[in-house]
Amino acid sequence: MAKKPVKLDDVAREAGVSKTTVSRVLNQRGYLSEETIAKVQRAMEKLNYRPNAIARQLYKRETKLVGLIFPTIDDPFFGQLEAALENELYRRGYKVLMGNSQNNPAKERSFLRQLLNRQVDGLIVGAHNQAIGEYQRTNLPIVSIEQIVSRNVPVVASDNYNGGRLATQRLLDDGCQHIIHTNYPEDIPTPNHERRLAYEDLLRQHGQTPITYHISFDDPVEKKRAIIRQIFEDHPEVDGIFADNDTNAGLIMNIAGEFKRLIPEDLRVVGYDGANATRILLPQLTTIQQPINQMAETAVAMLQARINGEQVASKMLPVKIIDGGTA
Amino acid sequence: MAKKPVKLDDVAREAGVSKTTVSRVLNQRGYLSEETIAKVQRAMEKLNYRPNAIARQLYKRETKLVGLIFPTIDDPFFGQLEAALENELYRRGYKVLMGNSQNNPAKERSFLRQLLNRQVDGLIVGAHNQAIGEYQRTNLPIVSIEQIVSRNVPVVASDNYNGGRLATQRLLDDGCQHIIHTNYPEDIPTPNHERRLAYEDLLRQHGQTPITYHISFDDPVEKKRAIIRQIFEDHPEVDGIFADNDTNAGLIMNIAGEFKRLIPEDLRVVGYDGANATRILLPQLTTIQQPINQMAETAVAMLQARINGEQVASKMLPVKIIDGGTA
DNA sequence: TTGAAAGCGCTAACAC
DNA sequence: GTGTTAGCGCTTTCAA
Repeated sequence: MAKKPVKLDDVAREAGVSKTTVSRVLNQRGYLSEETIAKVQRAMEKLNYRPNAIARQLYKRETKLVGLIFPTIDDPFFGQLEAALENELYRRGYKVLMGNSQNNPAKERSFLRQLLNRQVDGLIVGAHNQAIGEYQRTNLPIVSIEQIVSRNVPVVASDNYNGGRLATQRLLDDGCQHIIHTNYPEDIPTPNHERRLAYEDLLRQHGQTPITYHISFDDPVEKKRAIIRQIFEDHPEVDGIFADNDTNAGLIMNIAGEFKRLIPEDLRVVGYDGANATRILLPQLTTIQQPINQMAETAVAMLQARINGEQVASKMLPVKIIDGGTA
Repeated sequence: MAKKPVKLDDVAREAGVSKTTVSRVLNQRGYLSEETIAKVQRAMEKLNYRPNAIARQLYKRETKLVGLIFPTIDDPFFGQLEAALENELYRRGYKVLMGNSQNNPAKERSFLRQLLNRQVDGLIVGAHNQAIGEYQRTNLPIVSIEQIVSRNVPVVASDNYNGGRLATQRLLDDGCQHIIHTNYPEDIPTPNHERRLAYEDLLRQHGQTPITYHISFDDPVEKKRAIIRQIFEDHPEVDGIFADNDTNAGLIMNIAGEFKRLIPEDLRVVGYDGANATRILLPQLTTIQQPINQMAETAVAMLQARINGEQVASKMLPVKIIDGGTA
C-alpha cells in the first residue's frame, strides 16, 4: 500500500554500485573488496532492504518448500508426525506448506493442484482419501507415510502386521476369550489393514472368531461413540478390545465405564500409535507404539534423496508394545 | 531433471496463438472466441501444462500464503487452533506456511526473517518467545493470538481473567481450603497471566494464600512431572488445583494417583483449554474451555482486514466452564 | 478479438 | 573486482 518496497536496484543506486555487486554481497559469492561489501551493507541497512524471495525462487526454480498433505493436524498421531516432519525439514533448510485434506477429496485435489504448480520442491503425503489421479501424473518428488499412493511413490510405514500381532497376542496371553477389533472401513486401502490381518490370523489360530467394527478416522466423535456402544450391546461377552488407534482406545475405556466394565479386570484394552499426547493423558493405556519421529526422519531423508534425483525404496520401521496396565 | 517443464510459451506455440491469449484463457479474462479458447485448452491438455505459480506471484506481488508461527503443533490446544486456522484460511483462498518455534528464538527469528521476504501475505503468531525486534519493523499484516507482540499488532484472546475466576470460584464453591495454581514462568508475558491474577484476587478475597508453581510449556514432560510431585511434597494439605492447561491437569491427575489421592474426593482439579483431543481422552476433567475455533475465525477475519489495508482492534472472546467431575 | 512488448526483482554468464 | 545483459515464466497495458 504505502511506499514501494526497496529492491536490489535501490540498494545498488544508494551504494553506487551495480545490481550484480549487491547480489554478490547478498549471496556471499565471488570476489569483492571489503570496502565494497561494507558500503553495500550500509546501504542495505539504511534502506532496510529485504530481498524478494519469490524473485529468487523464480530464477532458481526451487522454493525450498515442502508440502504436507494429511487428513488433519488436530490428532495426537498426526500432530506429532507433522511436528517432527516440520522439524526435520527445517533442519535441512525447507519450510512447510501445510494442507489438511479433512476427508474432503475436493480440498485435497485443489490443494494438490496448486502445489504441483511449482510451489513446492516436494511432497509428503498421508491423506486417507482415494489416491487421486493427480498424484500419478506428476514428476514432483513425493514420499508417502502409511499410505499407498501410487506405484512410483515410496512409502514409509511401520510394521503394521507385527503391531497387530503384538496387540492380539497380548490379549490372548491375558486369557481373553472374546477379542474384538476396531479398524477403518475396508474400502480405504491402507497399510493399517495389516493390523487387522494379523488380528484375524492369530484369532483363527486360537480358534476364535475375528470380529471387526469399522470406525472411520474422520467420523465425528459422537458417531464413534455410538459404534463403540454398539460393540458392548452386540457383544456383552467381549473381554478384550484391540483398537486401531489410541483415541478410539480412549473412547472405549470411557464407554466401558458406562457399561460398568472395570479395566483391566472385566475388559482388556490395547491401543495403537503411542503418540506423546496420548502417552501423557492416558499413561495407563497399553498400546503399540509407532516410531513416529523416526518415521518422520526417514520420510524426509527419502524425500531429500528423491529431490536429488536418486531412486529410493519403501521402508518399514519396527513397532513395540508399551505396557500401561489396561492389558 | 528430465524434460524441461512446459511453459506458457510452449502452449502458445502449440495452439498457434500468442502468450497473451493463453494467459487470458488461463485467467478467464477479456474477450476470446470460443474457438480460440477450445484450441488453447486442447494444447494445455496435450502438453499437460501447469502454470508456474511463482512467476505469477512475482508479478502480482502476492502469494496467497499466510505464515503461522506457534510454539508447536503437537499439543491439543495448538493442534486444534492451527487446524482451525488452516481451514478458515483455505476457505478464503490462502494456504498455510507453518513454522514451529519450539521455544527456540533462533528458529523463530530465522523463520520470521524468511517470511518477511515477501513469501507470505500475512502472519498469524502465537509463539511464546520474547517478542523479537523483527516483528516491529515490518509492515507485513500481522495478527497475534493470546500473545502480546508489539503495539501495532492486534491480539485475539479469550477472556483469561474470567477463565481464572470461573476456575477458582468452582474450587472455592467445592469447599477447597488449599488451592494451588500452575502457570508459566512470570518472565514470559502473556495474556495467560490474567488467569493467575484472577486466581490470586479470588484467593485473597477468601482469606487464602495464593501459591503458584511455574511449569513452562516447553519443558520436557519429565520436568513437568517433577514439578507436580513437588507440589504434593511441599503441600500435602492441597485439596484443589487450578492448572493453566489441560495437559498439566492430566499430569496432575496421574500424579495424584501416585500420592494416593482420590479425585474428586481428596483433590479437586480444574484444567484449562477444553480442546477436542483432551475432551475426548479426559472427558472427566472439569475445565475452562476457550472458544478455539472462534478464535481462529476471528484471527483470520482480522488478518484479512489488515491485508485489505483496514485498521482493526484487538478482540476478546468469552470462555465457559465445562463440567467433568473432577471439580 | 488478438498480439507485441515491457516489466515483476533477482541471478549468473560473460566481458572488462 | 566489478558491470552489462539476458533471462526465470507470467501478466498487462497499449495498439492493432
